[in-house]
Amino acid sequence: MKLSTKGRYGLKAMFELALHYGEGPTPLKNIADSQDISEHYLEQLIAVLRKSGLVNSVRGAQGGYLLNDSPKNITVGNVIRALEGDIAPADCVLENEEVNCDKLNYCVTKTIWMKIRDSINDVIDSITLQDMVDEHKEKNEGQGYMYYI
Amino acid sequence: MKLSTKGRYGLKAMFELALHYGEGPTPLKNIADSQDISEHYLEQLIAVLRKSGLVNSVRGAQGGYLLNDSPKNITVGNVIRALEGDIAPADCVLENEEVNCDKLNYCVTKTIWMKIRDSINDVIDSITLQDMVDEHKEKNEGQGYMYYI
DNA sequence: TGAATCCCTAGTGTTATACTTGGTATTTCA
DNA sequence: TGAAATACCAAGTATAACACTAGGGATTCA
Repeated sequence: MKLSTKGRYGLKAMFELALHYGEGPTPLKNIADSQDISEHYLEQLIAVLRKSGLVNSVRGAQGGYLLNDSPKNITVGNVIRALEGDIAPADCVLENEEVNCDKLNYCVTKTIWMKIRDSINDVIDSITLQDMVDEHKEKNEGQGYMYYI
Repeated sequence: MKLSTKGRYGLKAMFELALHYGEGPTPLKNIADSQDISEHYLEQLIAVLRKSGLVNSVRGAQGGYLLNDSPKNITVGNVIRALEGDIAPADCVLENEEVNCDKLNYCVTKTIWMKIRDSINDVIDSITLQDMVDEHKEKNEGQGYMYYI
């Protein structure tokens, strides 16, 4: 039941972009350095985020990546689903492709997988990147430490 | 974010034992047939459940497995944790061995992983094997079909 | 023109998963 | 008493996913 690094790194990267929202493009190298992620690997993840429309890119020197929308309008669920696909603890409760695993019997484990799936989705759909930025600023204020030196 | 077959098959097996609670030992073959699981593979999973004290075994002909406690007292969480270990979407929020991934910064993704972890645990700790049995009987009643022919 | 950046494709070592294979030990029952 | 039914144990294996690395091409700015 682990999230892979795709989802975890991807969310860190999106958080980083949210911190700099409105300041022009952020180069990948900065994100990778700040969050301590391999640049080349992150490149592959952010390519997925770009193709799914969550971020835009600007090529060339002084280029980089930026959020395609306000952090208020992007949820953790948007990011994780883009990178990991639909969240479900078992294939039989994948949102689009629900399978009838058991024709004769009503399957009681399926009920449980649905409840787990829904509880996870409730969490990730209720948190926006802006929430993360707000929390970060709150916790780090008054420490004489600026995140983005 | 998938549960492995360990947790999924293991829960199915425990449900099967709960259905037959109080009726003496159920042989592995019956469980494997009912739930359509490889017998030899299930053997390995149930060995873990036995070592963790959730089931007992009776050897020899007419032997099999039985729950070590009433289905009312065994939760889905007990079963899944025995087979998969503590549930957490990222290692940094594993219950026993929480790691400080980021010394300088307050890590906002960690907050999210904790919320996901807690929501999953809430679900699996709130459902007992008896709940599953009750739901199964409710849904299958009046269908002229008995599960345990 | 050259440095900084994004973009793309392919390869690779490691690990976990989901089994299979092939036995041994114990108990019941005919 | 012997055969069948069961639990118990240890090892091997094919596949796939993960988490990268490597190497280069395209674009833009100064």
